[in-house]
Amino acid sequence: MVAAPPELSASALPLSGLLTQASTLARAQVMERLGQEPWAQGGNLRPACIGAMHCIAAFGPLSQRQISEVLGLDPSDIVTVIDILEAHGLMERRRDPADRRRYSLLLTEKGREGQKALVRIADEAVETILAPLDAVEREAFRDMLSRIVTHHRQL
Amino acid sequence: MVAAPPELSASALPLSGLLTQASTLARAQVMERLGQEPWAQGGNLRPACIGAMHCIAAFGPLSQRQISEVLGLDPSDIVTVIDILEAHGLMERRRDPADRRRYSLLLTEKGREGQKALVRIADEAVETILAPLDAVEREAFRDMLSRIVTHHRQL
DNA sequence: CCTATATCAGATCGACTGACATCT
DNA sequence: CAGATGTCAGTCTATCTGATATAG
Repeated sequence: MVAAPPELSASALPLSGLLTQASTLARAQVMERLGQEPWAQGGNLRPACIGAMHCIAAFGPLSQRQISEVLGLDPSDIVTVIDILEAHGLMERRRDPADRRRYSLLLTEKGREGQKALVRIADEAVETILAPLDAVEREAFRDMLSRIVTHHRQL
Repeated sequence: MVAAPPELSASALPLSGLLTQASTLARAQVMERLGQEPWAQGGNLRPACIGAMHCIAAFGPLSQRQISEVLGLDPSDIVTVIDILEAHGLMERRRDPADRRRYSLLLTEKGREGQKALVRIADEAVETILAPLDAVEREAFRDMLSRIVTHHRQL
């Protein structure tokens, strides 16, 4: 016996590390479920794709710039995200007639169907990740996390 | 005016994305402060270095394998972390006489001093990140996050 | 012989930067 | 002209895999 077997005292770990691991876990949960969807097979769907789909479903047609702002991702990375969704026939790029620099992104027929599956996937992933929390805590956790992110974005 | 300017409804975003952004924010806060420390200048100190220092300070001499388990990082990545800390003269690799495969990692004189600065850096970073939460919420958030990570590690 | 520890090389992926063409 | 939008190339970092040498 060398040193006391350090019983995973994660409560003493730096917050940065805990957040990184939680984000890795969440990503893995989403990716695993995306990989099991038969209609999404062979695709390159990522968590950000679900976010983009959700944006359009919730706000109606948006530009890529607007999606990047809502999701908090770099505009250059949104290009790939929309490419993937378009390759799956879930989303469509139309030029905005009022401002022809922008796209007016909207869901296809298949996109509106697929969105239901994506919501289910996201919900299942969240349920797995937040398993050790009760219903009240889950709500509180999500709220706090949301406040943290939005707070640091107004700079 | 094209579409309703979607006022950052981060509460509607996938949890995965929120966690990723929070972890990015936390990492940036720590890195920024590490870069300002004069004694750590030119080094490659990362958040994981603080975690490793904290482990040794809290549990006494450990092996790299043990640190990887506590921090939840891959053993192969710990090599670089300890390399950096050794280059800064903060930590020392000694062979464990009882099992010469292992190292018995311990803090140097300078390491015990520097550890205080690292704790301060981590605390300041946490304070900045959790700014929108009150004291009770911060405690709760940390506790929930800790439970989430530990829960998914026992598999 | 099989396992554990530490190490290294490389693959992969996400976040970010800078340059550019197009359009307002 | 300046500024906004989308696109592309490339960098940087973190994470993970596989192979190897050494020790139990």
